[in-house]
Amino acid sequence: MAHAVTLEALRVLEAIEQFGSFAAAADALYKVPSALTYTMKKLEEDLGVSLFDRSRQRAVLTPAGRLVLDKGRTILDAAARLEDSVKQLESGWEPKLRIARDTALPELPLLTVVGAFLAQNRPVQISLSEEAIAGAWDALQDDRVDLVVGASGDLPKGRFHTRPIGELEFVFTVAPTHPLALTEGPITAAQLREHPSIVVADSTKILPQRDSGLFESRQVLRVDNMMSKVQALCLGLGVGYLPRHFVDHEVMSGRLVIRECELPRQNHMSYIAWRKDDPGRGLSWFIEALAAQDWQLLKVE
Amino acid sequence: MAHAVTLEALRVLEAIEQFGSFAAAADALYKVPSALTYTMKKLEEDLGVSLFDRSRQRAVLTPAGRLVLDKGRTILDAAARLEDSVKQLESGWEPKLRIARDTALPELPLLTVVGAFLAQNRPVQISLSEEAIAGAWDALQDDRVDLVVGASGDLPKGRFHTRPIGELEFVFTVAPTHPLALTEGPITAAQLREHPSIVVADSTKILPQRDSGLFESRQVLRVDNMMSKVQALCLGLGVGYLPRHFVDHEVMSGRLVIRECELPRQNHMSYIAWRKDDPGRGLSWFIEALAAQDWQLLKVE
DNA sequence: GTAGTATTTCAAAAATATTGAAGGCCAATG
DNA sequence: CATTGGCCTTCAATATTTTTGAAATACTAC
Repeated sequence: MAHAVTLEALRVLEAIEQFGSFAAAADALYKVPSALTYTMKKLEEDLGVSLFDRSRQRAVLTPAGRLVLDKGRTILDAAARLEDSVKQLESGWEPKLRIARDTALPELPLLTVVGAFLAQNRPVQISLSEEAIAGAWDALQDDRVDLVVGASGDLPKGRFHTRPIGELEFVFTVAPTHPLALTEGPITAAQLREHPSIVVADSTKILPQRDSGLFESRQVLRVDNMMSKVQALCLGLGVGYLPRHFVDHEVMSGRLVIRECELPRQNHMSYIAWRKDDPGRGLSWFIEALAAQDWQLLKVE
Repeated sequence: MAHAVTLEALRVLEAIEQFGSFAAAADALYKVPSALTYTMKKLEEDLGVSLFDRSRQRAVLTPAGRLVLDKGRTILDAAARLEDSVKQLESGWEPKLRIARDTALPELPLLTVVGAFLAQNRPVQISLSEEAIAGAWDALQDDRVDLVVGASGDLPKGRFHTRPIGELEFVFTVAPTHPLALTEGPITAAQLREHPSIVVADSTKILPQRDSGLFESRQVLRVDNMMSKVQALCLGLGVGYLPRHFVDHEVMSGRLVIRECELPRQNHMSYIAWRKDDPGRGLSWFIEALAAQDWQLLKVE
């Protein structure tokens, strides 16, 4: 047969894996188990590989099956998005709009805007997610989200549109109980090396960590979002820079103190960014609304 | 119907566009025209959009049709790659291996290695392409190629493996007939502004050209590969930096001369790079062979 | 061992796709 | 402006593919 794979077969495969058995998947798909047997058998024949290990009762994926499933999922996703963009073409409203917020930005302003959008009762399904550092760009790149809030300026503008929303200001904080809270004067690089630091790690690139020489010998605790970092700092697990807007409340309540540090952290510009496809009416609305929103950052111009 | 699109339907759509008519596509697919009518009609119904404008004799794509075709193509590509990777899983040899060479690198060493590979008669189909600047990373990113030769170091290492192959050295060249060929001493920034420069542009990002202040007022001729740049330089259309290995031959034959320039161009490290999937035997072979090859660059340690 | 669950096999039934003939429509041509 | 030929659709008949349900087989857990 010329072309083996079929979206239908991929869907069946996915359902089997998701529900754990032919029988359960058949239920979920409103079919009879033997129909799934048939579909999978056909896929296996056409592909010339066996997808399931049937040596025991419960069929379990072979490596080939896993491969087909993994790659198949992205195909199914793409197919679903195709259908969505056709719908968008008709009404102008995209059926789904996926928004990611960088973890360094406050959640409230975004939720406010989302609230205003929801109140309009548009036929658009909003989903929100949180990303750390370059994760946001990756998500945009991979078409896992449509709009990013808080992307930082240092990456691939090539195929995205961006719009600045303000400048992030970082302040160095420690818990009041932390040894460094009691020292005099600005904290030196030498002092820093004595204490663990808390950093928000980019979830996509955990492995190749080329730490800058300065911090080489330092203990580093990696967390995957800013709220965890705030918690860790408050508990005195380590020290680190936080966006200004995260700090105020904690300083008020005495859970953190601000110190000056010899190694300053540059402010950086925050952007909203979206792909250069043609935007649906929902995306356009959000771009305007988000750009007009007060993000509690240093004002852009 | 729950799910409208079908790979089969997308293939038919693609064939119709490719061959220009239902009739021609039917021939190509060894079917009868009415079969295509049926398939397309079904797709249109399920999608709830009309894909063709049938007001005149020859059916022509509507905007929706164009959309479905465009997005559909990438889905078909992905499906084809899925089948390929299944084949790879069996033999270890990937059925296709797509290699891109950055235009700044010489072609000969690559061809030598490819020759050696072809001589082994493996079941791997090699295709070569040429990319400029960041184009290579994009191609890797988008899964349009599997291996890049000559990627420069300044981009997203996150999800790729890399291996240095040498350092590119740039020299400033002009045609002997060019006014700047006759001046004394190093060429100054002021002199540079007087003459057009030839640059190799990144094909993916042609639009947002934020030229560095220094060259602001300068005429710039953009070409899309290094050989064109060499030609343009030889013809005296402008001035510019070239990788050393391109220059030697032209200097010998008197078509170019090397000058010193006040604005030096940094050397940069060249890499081979590939995606972090698990590599087939072909890719692995190429990685080793290419790393061992003499690229006529400054040696990497 | 037995009950319960899971998968496959098989033949029959249902659904879907393909075919070829007929018909309409357009555009080019004389 | 009538004719010819190409192109697409419609429709009923036919062929193919998919689904079904019942029976058979096998594994697991009790």
